Amino acid sequence: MSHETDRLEHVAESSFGWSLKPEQLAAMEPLLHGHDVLAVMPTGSGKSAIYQVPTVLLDGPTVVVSPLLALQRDQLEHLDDADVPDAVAVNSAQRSGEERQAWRSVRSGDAEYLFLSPEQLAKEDTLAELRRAAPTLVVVDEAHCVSDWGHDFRPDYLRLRHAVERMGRPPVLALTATAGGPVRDDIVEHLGMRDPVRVVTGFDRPNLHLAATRVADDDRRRELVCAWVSDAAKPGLVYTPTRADAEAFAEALTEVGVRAVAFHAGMKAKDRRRAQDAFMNDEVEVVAATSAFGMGIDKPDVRFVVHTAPTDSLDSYYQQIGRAGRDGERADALLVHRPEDYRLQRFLTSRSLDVDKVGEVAEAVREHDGTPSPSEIDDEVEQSHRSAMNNLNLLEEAGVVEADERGGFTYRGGDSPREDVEREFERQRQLDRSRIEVLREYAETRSCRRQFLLGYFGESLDEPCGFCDTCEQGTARKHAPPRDEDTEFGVDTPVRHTEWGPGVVVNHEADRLTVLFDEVGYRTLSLAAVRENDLLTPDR
DNA sequence: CGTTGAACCGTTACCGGTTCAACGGTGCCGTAAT
Repeated sequence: MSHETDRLEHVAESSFGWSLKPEQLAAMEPLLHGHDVLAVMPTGSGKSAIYQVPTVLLDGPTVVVSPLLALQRDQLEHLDDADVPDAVAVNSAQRSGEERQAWRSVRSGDAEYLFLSPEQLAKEDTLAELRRAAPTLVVVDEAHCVSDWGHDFRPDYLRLRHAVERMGRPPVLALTATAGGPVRDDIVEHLGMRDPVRVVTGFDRPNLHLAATRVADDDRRRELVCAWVSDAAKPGLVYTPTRADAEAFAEALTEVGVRAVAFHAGMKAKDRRRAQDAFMNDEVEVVAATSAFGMGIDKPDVRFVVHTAPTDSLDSYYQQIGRAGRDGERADALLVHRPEDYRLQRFLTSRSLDVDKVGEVAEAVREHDGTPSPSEIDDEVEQSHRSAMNNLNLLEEAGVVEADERGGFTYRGGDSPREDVEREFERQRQLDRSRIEVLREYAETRSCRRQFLLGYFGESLDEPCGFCDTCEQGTARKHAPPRDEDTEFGVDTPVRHTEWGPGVVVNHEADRLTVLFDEVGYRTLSLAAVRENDLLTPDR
């Protein structure tokens, strides 16, 4: 047992009253030696401890980037109860006096935990304060948000790597419960992590029963969901694609005698809090919600998660069903779907390309003296912050502009910058589309659903699980994938396609392969066609 | 991407058909109006 292990265990015990698990120690120790760490572990397994404990031993403050102010508040309360240095947050919900006080306590060393949103880290004032504070650890909590939201909804997530540089580049810890291989790589790349230690615990949740049901129309959908939920053990969650559906299902369930409430981002903050508290305290049995519900929810006895319609990807789906059965008891994940549903997800995930606005951002970079920062570029264009940063991110990914380590931009142009931008935009669009198609394949598969799901996250399950609808219906056996040693195209094999270029195998069934291609996203290929036409060769 | 529903038209009814705009998710932040 190393010296560091002793020190970490001592702090965990004396300050928090915890005894540490091996995977927690495996993630903490490299941080003390200045290494970056990516930890993928289920909610409720003590992910927060991974930064909370080492912070006590490190000299400077720890900066925690957190996506929701509600999560920041929860963490502050938790740390206030422990025998550790102070924890503070800086965000828009505070009075300016509170903010000044927070920075003072960070500078003086009284506070060692500082919670910030990625948007705060896009501000020059904040970065200047942080540089003075000289943090010794930066934590990105719920790090899948980098990949989920950074590419469009909250573009400041993609600028975090430069904020880290400007703080003096302390070690970076990325924490998340759900991230398959491609998402992990995306997080590592966009946070600028250097050869991170990866601590990934297993994805399988064997107590979660998996099923999917196709319905003919919306009336049948409502009847099926209401009847199923009515009969099911509770509490549970019902996820809907739209706010109106969340309201409608809450009402329909109430009519059949289920104590249900709605939850979505269009509700007033007070009503949202009331709905969440009622669920946590077992005053209601079911929350019918959009994707707004769930982050930071850690209720162990959720017995089911029903989706009234498909989500935008298997990543989102897995994250949402992962909220069921955390106590290890049986829980159910049911996906209700119609072929018509996918177009709504195509709409919701679609982004628009405004070539003029992209050009305006490119010009702002080109004509600025020196190497402008994102906020300087933002000031020079007549676009919303979100639009300007999305366009800047797109230009960067297309190679038209380039950022140095400090986040200062240089125009690179190239022969045909406009085509480069259009190609990158199209690449991202294809990826979004293909992620929806993977969900469709999951919904419609006749082989073992768990093998499909785990395969997507890069884990292979040798035998059909026996605890999903396709196994129970007997179709899974007939469609069982070959064992890995029987094929040259096992999961995680890098390959090259004659037309689509390089990619990596993410799933392998009896007669087909799913490959994530760099350029065209996820594609499913018939194994017979692959063999017959030599479509794929092992690569790299 | 495709459904929904309001508006409209041709006629002269509360009707049948067409057209077309609106709509659908996730959260910070800071400013404006009370």
